[in-house]
Amino acid sequence: MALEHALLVALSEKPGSGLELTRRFERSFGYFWHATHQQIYRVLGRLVDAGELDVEVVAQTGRPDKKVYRVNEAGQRALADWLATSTPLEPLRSEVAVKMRGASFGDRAAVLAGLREHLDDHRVRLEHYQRLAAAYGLDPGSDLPGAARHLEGATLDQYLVLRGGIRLEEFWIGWITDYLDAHSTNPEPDPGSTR
Amino acid sequence: MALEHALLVALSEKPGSGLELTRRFERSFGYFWHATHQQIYRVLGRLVDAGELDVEVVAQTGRPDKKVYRVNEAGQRALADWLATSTPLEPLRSEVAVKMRGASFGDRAAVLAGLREHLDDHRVRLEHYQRLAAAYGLDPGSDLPGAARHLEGATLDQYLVLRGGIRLEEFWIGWITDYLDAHSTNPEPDPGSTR
DNA sequence: TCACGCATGTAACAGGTTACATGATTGT
DNA sequence: ACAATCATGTAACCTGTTACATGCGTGA
Repeated sequence: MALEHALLVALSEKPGSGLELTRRFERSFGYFWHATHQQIYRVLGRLVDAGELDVEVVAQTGRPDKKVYRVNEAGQRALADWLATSTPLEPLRSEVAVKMRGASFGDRAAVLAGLREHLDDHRVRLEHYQRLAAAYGLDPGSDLPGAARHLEGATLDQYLVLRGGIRLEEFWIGWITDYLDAHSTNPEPDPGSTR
Repeated sequence: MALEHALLVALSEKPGSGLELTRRFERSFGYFWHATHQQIYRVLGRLVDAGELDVEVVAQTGRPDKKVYRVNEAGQRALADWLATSTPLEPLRSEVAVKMRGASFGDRAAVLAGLREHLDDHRVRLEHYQRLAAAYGLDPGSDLPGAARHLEGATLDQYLVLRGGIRLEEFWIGWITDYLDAHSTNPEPDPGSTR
């Protein structure tokens, strides 16, 4: 439903090959839209069939040829149309939440241990994003508006989405910390036989 | 991959029929795991085949019969096993983020209007969750720990997950507000022909 | 009689995941 | 010779979504 559009946005920012796009989806794009290379190749093919992308085969020295994809006018129109449609509230699906809610029907200590790992992962990600944000040349701690006055257009949007990624990590850290705190100040007897 | 487990948790809390579960997934469960009735019926059937649920047909007066599902011992074991496995970082997929990032390749004003609607929806949800949280009998503004001392076990978990739902709505509201602010204090000339 | 709510499903499809496959070049 | 990286894909499968289908009972 929407990898199509994510690819159109990515290729509008800068044309590229399948593998280059895969790399981008592992980095900057990846923190708000995940996709594997298999999926990307498949959808690129579909978009070419639909006439929304042009392909150019580029020969390289010392490497296999690559196909560089570029959004054409039909693609620009399709993207603009989609951008103007309304987005339904995204239904949530969090495995972590299911585990939190179900913890008393299993070994709570194991669930808590898993959450602590998760917490570390999110802290690592947060730091990574904060480094990325710092590269935009403004104080990462400062709040908008004001701080981002010197950015504009697509660059400003990239920065604002990255801020969203940072906020999201902060959300996870806050939530998990809350949960862990509540269960360490409130330890239950007999973990594991609570059912 | 995990509706199975969400159903096992829901049925561990309280046995119920397909339609009752559907209602629960529209309410309390729905804010962290979404599922439609078609999916629920299909998976319930699968869980019965796998021997993890028992079914009891209950006759009702003035209504069609219903099938009440209950987690049996095999189901309890399956759930406990799953709870002890580690959860991979959930890959993110946000259509809204794609639109934010792609706004300069279409009609930015339309994207901003869509975001304002979204913002309202999230505010409504937040209020709804806050009302739910208030029903747990403690000050919704107060922070853990301490406030939730009087809750325990499955009820405490339910409350903590609900707090996560509240935090998540606050995240959305913060992010979208950020984006809107940045683009209203920083309006661009020629919205629509920016490409 | 008609609409609505309860209650349970089937079927077709779209999208995403996992595993496998191929071939070239560069470096050890 | 072997592993690693670049580069592009296919196939099978699982999950989730959308549309459709059925039958009973209640109240207007």
